Amino acid sequence: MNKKEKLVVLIGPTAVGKTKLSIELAKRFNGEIISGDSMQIYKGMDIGTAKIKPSEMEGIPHHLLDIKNPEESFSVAEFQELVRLKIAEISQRGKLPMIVGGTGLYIQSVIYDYQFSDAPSDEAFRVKLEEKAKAEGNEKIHQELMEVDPKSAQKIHPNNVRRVIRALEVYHCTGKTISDFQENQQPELIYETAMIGLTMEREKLYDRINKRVDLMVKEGLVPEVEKLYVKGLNDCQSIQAIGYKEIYEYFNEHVTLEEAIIQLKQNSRRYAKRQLTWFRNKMNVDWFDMTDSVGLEGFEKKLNEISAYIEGKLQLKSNTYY
RNA sequence: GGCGGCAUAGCCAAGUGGUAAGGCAGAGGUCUGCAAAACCUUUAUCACCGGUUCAAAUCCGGUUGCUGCCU
Repeated sequence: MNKKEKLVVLIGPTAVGKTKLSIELAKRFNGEIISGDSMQIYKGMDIGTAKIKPSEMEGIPHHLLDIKNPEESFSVAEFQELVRLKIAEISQRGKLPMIVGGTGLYIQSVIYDYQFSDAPSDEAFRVKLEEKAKAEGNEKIHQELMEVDPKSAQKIHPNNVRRVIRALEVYHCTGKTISDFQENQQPELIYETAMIGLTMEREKLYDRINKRVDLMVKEGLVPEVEKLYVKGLNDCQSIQAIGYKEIYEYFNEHVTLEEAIIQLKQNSRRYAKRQLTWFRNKMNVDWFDMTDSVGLEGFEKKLNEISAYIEGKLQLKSNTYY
């Protein structure tokens, strides 16, 4: 058994207050922040993804922000590789790596023993099957999966075409089933991890989300999206991002700006809910309730509480006295 | 004041005697290379009181609330 690296993971739903807290924690523990976010990797997508501003970083190094152009695609497997390298590198420099973000699958894939199949994506294959599903029905391709990989077919709902196709794709590329690859993986953490989950009373969280969306609009979300729109970007991964796809609907003249904003708020709320579901059920999180920690005093208190938790969990000493 | 209409889940709404469609919102959940994606599950004794009937959201009477027209 090799010596595990220490790692702080800070997760929570959108708008719960991860960014602000992460800076304070990084200052106390001599940390560097790795973004655990599937959309903040894109250059030029700042306001809509609530990316931290350079002025807010207070000198704390941030990794994995702005590493892709909006027209490029990205995948969990790539994320896993990049982040694991970063963790090793940061640790070697004697600093504490901290993953901060909200993309459950991405973060999970790096901290747990996740081994992806060696089948990358095959765009042509996907398109072909998508069309087939559309023409002949979802059951049709699900049936095909049933024949080659009954185990996965049973787990995946026929209507979840995207997952059905991926399972088929793995078989198509490797001759092995996706379930084969998933065997022999232990649900164990591969780092010495302090996993901090931030929650908040639902109503209050939703209120913060709504207000933050209004703020994004005020800060120029619409022109930011417009830049991508006029570049002709379409159908790419980055435009699936909440905040972008809704404003696109406005530029495409399907809805008014007001309607787009309502939709954007709703999608954000639903996203937050899904994030919470994931963290609750997929990860071993130690939760901290931020409901009463938005004020300065409450924030300090929570910060101390979480610092103490990290000190205990990772046997570290924070360099700020409190 | 007179005459009429309507009251079904948080919202919209179908249902005219046989024991409550659907949509939206909300909630819960699934997830191993698009994951801020994709997908699944789920919510009612029908305003209230009384009557008719084997059986009423559905028929009758009354009460309350809203609404339209007239004076």
